[in-house]
Amino acid sequence: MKDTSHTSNLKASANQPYHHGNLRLALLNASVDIIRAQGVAALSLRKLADVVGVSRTAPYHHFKDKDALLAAVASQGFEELSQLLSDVVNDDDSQLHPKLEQAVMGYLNFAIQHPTQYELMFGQALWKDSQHDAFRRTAKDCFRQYVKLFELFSQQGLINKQEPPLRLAQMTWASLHGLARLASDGIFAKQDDIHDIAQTAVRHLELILQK
Amino acid sequence: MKDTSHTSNLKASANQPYHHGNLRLALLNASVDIIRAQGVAALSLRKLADVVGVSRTAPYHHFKDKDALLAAVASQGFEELSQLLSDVVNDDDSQLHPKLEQAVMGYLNFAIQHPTQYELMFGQALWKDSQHDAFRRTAKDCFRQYVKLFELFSQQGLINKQEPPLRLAQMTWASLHGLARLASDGIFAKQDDIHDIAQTAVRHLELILQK
DNA sequence: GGCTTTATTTAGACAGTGTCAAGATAAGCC
DNA sequence: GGCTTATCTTGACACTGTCTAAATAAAGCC
Repeated sequence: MKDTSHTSNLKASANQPYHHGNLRLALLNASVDIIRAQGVAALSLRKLADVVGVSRTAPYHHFKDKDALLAAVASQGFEELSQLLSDVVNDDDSQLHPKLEQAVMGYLNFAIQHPTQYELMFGQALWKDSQHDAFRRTAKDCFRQYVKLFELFSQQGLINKQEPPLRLAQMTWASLHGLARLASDGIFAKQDDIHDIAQTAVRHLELILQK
Repeated sequence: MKDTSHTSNLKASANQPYHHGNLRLALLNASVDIIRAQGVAALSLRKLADVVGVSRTAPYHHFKDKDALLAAVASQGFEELSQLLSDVVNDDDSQLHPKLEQAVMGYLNFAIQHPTQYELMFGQALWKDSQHDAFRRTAKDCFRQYVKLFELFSQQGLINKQEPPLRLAQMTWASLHGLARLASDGIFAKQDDIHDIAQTAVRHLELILQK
């Protein structure tokens, strides 16, 4: 029985064929694993190559440099988050207000469960210079899902017409992001507090909407 | 005329005495300069030692390791932010609502002017493990200044009594922090947008308070 | 089949990093 | 003076990202 599990801390067996088959994907998966388990600082290309069972410089034929690999890992995170949000938005069975709470809590959970990847996704390393186009697109797509939620609110007349849905989405996303970071970076440590603060925020937000 | 400016990119002159005099402070100042100008990744202890005009390992007699130096740089940032906030809180000439806006905008400006230091101050590198006691204390003192603002609001009866001032401070600080990060990390790029989003947030917050 | 072209993967090398151990130097105190 | 302590230095080690040039396998074409 072959082990095809995504998470595997075993070094790849020694006598692999010269061509790996799908090295790019293997590198990416292993990187996600390492970063989630030990943080970005713990990821070295050499150890990564060793884990995948390939030589030091092999990764450079699939990723321009370390930054490009990190961008790919961050993209993977945004895709997962996108999926999560669009699932909520497109769930026909749920009302609008529950949707908001679902989205917020789902987002928070992702940040708390994968703090190191979340830090990578939003860190200056990838955002300061205007490289990594593909990465930026995935990130933007993710935010787009979140905006959709507020467009739904707007269509139902739940938002003051003078307040553009985009602005409101930006503002609330900033709040959500701030809480997510404080929680996932270990600054707000107590899980109960975090949940409570999130509830307070959602409650106040709904208060604004109903006005 | 002696050059005593804090910011100096010149290498210290060669024939210094064996004992530096105040190496710890010199290292700290130079580190702040480098981090603010080029980011945390650009700070290497060896280059730093070179800039200050001292041997590679000299810094280790003043800072346990690189992390300890980074913690000191982050602490310096929190002290600056604390000063800024307490100036606003203790300004007897200003009314409460202007105080809030002053604090928010001052906080935001700090984050935008010193994005790399801000990232260091709130990053996982210093917060994940429970080391760096002194650093954590300074950070806590800073947040304490912010809470004071909401205690003032509470004393004036501007806050719903069921809402503890601390909770409200935590929630709004999370929002502020989120916006500060999105702005300083280069995710919200347009300066005008940022200002506008901040205004929207403050406006909604005051709306909550007046209720 | 054999040949060429292309995609992958490799070893070798280099400059740069954090930090440990042992020794050198200066200052403070008696 | 001499002793103790704080401060700084040189040497060394393992580790990093990444460049260059070479080796290997696969794919396309005859």
